[in-house]
Amino acid sequence: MGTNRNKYEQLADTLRASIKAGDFAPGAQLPSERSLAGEYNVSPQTVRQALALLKEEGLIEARATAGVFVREPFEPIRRRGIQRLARDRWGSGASIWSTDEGRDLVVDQLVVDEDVTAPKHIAAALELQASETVCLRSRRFVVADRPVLLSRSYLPQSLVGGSQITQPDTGPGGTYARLAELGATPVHFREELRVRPPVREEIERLSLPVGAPVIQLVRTAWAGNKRPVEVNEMVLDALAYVLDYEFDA
Amino acid sequence: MGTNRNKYEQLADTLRASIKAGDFAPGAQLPSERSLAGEYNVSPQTVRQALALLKEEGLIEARATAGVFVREPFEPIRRRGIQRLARDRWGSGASIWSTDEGRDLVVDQLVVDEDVTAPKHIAAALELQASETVCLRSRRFVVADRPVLLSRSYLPQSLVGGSQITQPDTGPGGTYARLAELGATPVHFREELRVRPPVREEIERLSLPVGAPVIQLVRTAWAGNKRPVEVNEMVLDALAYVLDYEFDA
DNA sequence: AAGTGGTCTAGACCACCAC
DNA sequence: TGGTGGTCTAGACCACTTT
Repeated sequence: MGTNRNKYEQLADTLRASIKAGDFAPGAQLPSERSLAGEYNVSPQTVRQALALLKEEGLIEARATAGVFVREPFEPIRRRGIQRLARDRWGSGASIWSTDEGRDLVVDQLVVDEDVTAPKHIAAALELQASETVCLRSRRFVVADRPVLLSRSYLPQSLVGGSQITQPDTGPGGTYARLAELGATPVHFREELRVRPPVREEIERLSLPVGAPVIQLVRTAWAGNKRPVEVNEMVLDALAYVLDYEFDA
Repeated sequence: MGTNRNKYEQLADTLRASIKAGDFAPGAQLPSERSLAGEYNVSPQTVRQALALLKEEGLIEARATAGVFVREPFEPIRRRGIQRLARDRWGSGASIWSTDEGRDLVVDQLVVDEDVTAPKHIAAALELQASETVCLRSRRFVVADRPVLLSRSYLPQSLVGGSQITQPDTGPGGTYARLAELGATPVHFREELRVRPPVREEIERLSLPVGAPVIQLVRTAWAGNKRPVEVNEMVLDALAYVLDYEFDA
């Protein structure tokens, strides 16, 4: 120890080292804030500041009224932004989600809404006529009991109405295979990423600790005639992912 | 007001609305934490929790011993991950940085080191022989007086030694144009993104507020013979950027 | 010299969890 | 029923900026 740093940073360093040394196994409970304060001769607020740093790093997790626990190690999910959308993948019946690196990505909280009015920026991106409606597929994805992704896929109702895309199970190859059958094969994509703090709903649905950022990822898909056919707004637990874009010059 | 939310969230909402309504112009100083505590009949700690939320959103900025100020509005920089690397861009002499959307991106703190030992993961990515050294180009980029990006570009010393790449100014078209002249034209790229809390050095060099996340973006460039020729580790102020990847299926 | 944010202290109450 | 994290209070000192 010994530099002129803050107490809470020093305490965070101590606890981090202690956890990484295995003094507290994954899933184990740390001493309470009160007892840490006593043990290290600092005030409870100082302990809280130290723990806040470790929460931001994803190392620990506080469950209200229960205790502070070491999180299970979580290898970030590698999401290959470009290869996953290669036509020969979903064309062959595989889900585009299956390319997320051999993890059990489970769909959760699936809701399909038909004939709904799209938010303005979605309507604009889909180049909808006035009062034209969309089909909205909302999903949550869970990996190893951890919710990691919220997805809201908007498609023009006039295009997908009556097709299997409006069913919970879109069938082999998923939405894109069905779009192809409708003569609207997606051939061009844009993914737009930004990082921001989560809103309340996202904190709850992704079980995010305080201070954890999310990645907002908006994908637009166009068919060959430059017609936009899907806008998918995704929100990712930022610490749970590594995003990967591989391409030729 | 009126719901059963926390005091500090309510106060944050109030202050956010007040700022967005123009009660405090960009650059203006907010009342001190002490006076806010008095004005809203809450304790200083509660004020600090409220202000912490607004800091995370990038709305305000606290300067120690000086005050809390409304940040200048900052339109995120749109960085086109794929188009910026199209060969006809740098081939024609333009910098790949110039595609970052008509902003004055200024290079700052440029340091070139030759014949240095690369970190292990860089050496592995560049497929270096044992004890083979690299040239390291470190830069900081500033937009509108705001530091937004740190970049460390590693290139095999054996490839670039003696070339203009080891000079501060790499000339028209930059590093990639020079690599082309050396017979190592980059033709394939991978960009790998993750979001994490900044380390101390990044907090300082990017003037990051507490709690602000960064994007770590690692680009690897390969020449036609599948030889890796550059690894560029970038660290971005996450709130300052929108990343954009546009591609065909 | 006055005022500031950052840090720190030393308590308190609450709703909830686990026993 | 005891212990917990989350919230809140009401102070304090320090190094530094600003006037």
